[in-house]
Amino acid sequence: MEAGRQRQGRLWSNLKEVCDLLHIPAANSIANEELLFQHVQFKTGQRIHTIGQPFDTLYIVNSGFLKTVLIDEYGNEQVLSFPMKGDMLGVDGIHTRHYSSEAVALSDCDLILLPFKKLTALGRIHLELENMMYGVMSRELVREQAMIGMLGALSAEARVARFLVALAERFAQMGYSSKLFNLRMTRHEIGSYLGLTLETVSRTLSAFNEIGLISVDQRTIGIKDSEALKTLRRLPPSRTRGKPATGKSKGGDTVPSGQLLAAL
Amino acid sequence: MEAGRQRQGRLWSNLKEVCDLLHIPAANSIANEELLFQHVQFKTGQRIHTIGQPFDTLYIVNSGFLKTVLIDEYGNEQVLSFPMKGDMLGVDGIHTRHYSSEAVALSDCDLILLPFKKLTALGRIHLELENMMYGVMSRELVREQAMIGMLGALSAEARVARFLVALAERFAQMGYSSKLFNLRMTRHEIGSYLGLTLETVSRTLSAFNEIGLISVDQRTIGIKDSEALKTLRRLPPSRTRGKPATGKSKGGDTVPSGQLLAAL
DNA sequence: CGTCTGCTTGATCAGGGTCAACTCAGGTGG
DNA sequence: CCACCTGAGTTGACCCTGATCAAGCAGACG
Repeated sequence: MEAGRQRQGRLWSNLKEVCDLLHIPAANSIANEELLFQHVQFKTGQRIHTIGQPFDTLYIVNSGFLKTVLIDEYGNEQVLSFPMKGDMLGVDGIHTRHYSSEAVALSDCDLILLPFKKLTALGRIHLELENMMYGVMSRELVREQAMIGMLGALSAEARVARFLVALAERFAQMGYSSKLFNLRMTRHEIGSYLGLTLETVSRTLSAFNEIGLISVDQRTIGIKDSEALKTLRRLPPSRTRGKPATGKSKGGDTVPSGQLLAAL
Repeated sequence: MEAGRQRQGRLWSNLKEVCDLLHIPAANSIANEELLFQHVQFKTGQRIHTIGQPFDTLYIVNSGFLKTVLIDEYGNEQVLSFPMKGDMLGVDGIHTRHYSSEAVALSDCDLILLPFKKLTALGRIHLELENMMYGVMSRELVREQAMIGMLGALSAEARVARFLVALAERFAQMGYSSKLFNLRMTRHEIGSYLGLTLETVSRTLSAFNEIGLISVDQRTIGIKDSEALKTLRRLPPSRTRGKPATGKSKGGDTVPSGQLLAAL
C-alpha cells in the first residue's frame, strides 16, 4: 500500500522499492524513477500461475497471502509454501521455462511483476540487483532445505509448533503482532504443508491450547509461550542410542511427565 | 576424467567443459582456453565444506559421489541430497555468505571450483553462463520441491521405489547401467534422506526383492521392473473419499493380492 | 582373530492416519 | 427473517504403518 504510485490508473514501483521489499541493501544510485515495475491485483482464490504454464515473469508479494502447491498424478494438492509480503514467486519456472508449481491467492493480493528477461538485463547494470536475485534464490533453497529437514525428522507436534513460531516471526518482521494473528489458510492446507492430516493439525492445536502454549479460536491464534513452542521436539526424545553423535544427553533426562514437552 | 587438462601438475577445465557437465547449451564462442577452472580431489570421507564456514566458491561434481547433510540442534544428521556428476554444490551459501549445509565425499571425488565472485563477473560477459547459473539454481529448487512433495505425501515403499528409480535414471544419463548399479551410501543415509529408519529401508528393499521388482545384494541393486517401481504408491490407495479430484478409480480395482502394488 | 560397522530380520508398540459424527459460521434463497 | 446448505473445524474410536528395541550375521581391518 505504501509502496507504489499511480500512473495511468495503475500502480508501479521503482527499483528501490522492490529492493526494500526484499530486504536488499539497495544503493540509492538505483532510485531511478524511469525504471518502474507494474503491480497486479489478485482477488482471493485467483490463480497467479498454473503448472505447466510458460514462464516469463517473477512476482514479488507486496501485500496479501498466498499458497503455492504441487499437484500429484492423482490430483492431490501438496502445499509447498505460504508466500507473503517480501517473498518471491515463480522461481521454479526459470529452469524449464514453465512453472512447475501453482500459486493461489489466499486473500486479496497486490503483486509486483518482474519480467525475467528485463530483470536479468537490469542485473548486469545494477549489481545489487543481480546479487539480490542470487540471494533470494539461495534463501529460497535454504528455506526448502529446512523444510526437508523438518519433514524428515520431526514429530507432528514439533512441526505444528515450528510452523506457528515461523508464522509469528514472519508477522513480526512485517510489523504485525507476533503474539496474536489470524491464520489465512485452512487446517487442510496447514496439514498438507506439514505432511499431516487436517485432523492431526486440529488435535495438535487443541492440545497446545489445553497446555497453555497458545490460544485457539478458529483462525485466530494467540502465542502464549513461544519459547516452549520453539524447543518442542519429537516426543520420544530419540535418546541417542548407539553412537552419540555429540555425547550430551547421557543423564537420565528426568523430565517427569513431560511427554509433550522436551526441555532442551 | 575426460574433462580437464594437466597444467602445473593440476587439472583445469575451460568454460565449455563446465557447461557440458551442467548440460548447458554452450555457445562455442566461450571455448576460451584462458578461462580455466581448477579441479580439486577429495578422498572418501573428506568434507568439502562445513556448516557455518564462510562461503566463496561453488563446486561442480566432475566425478564421484557425495552427500550433503544438515545437522540439527542435537547433532543428528539429516541427508539432503546425494550429488553426483554434473551437480552443483554450495548454492545454499550464497544467501548468508556461509554454507548452511555440509558436503561429504562418499567416494573419491573430483570437483571443479567455481569462485562465486569470478563466476558472476563472467556471467555478465557470457550470457549463457548467467543463464546457466539461474537455471541450475532453479533446477535445484524444483528438485527440492519434489522432495518435499514426496516426504509429505508418499508411503515408505513409494519413497524407496522412487529413490531407486531416480538413481537409475541418474546412472543412465551418466552413461552407466540403469539396470545394475552400486549404492554408494549406507541404509542409514538412505533412510535419513527419505525420512525413514534404516530398518525400514532394509525391509523395503528385501520386500521388493521378494516380489521380484529388484535384486539386492548388499550395495548392489538390480532393477527388474522399473515400471512397477515408478507406479508404486501408498499402500492404502487413498481411495478418493469425499470429492474425487479426478474421478477415476471407481471400478473395484481388482488387483488381486496387490497390497504392495497399486496400478495407476 | 577379535572388533567394528553395515545389514538383515523379528517382535512389539505407538504415533498419527482413517473413518465417522457433530458443531459452528457464513452464504443463499424463499 | 429464517430455513437451509455448505465447508471448516473439532472430537472420538479404531487400526495400520513404520519406529523402536533386540539379536544375529557378514565383510573389512588392524
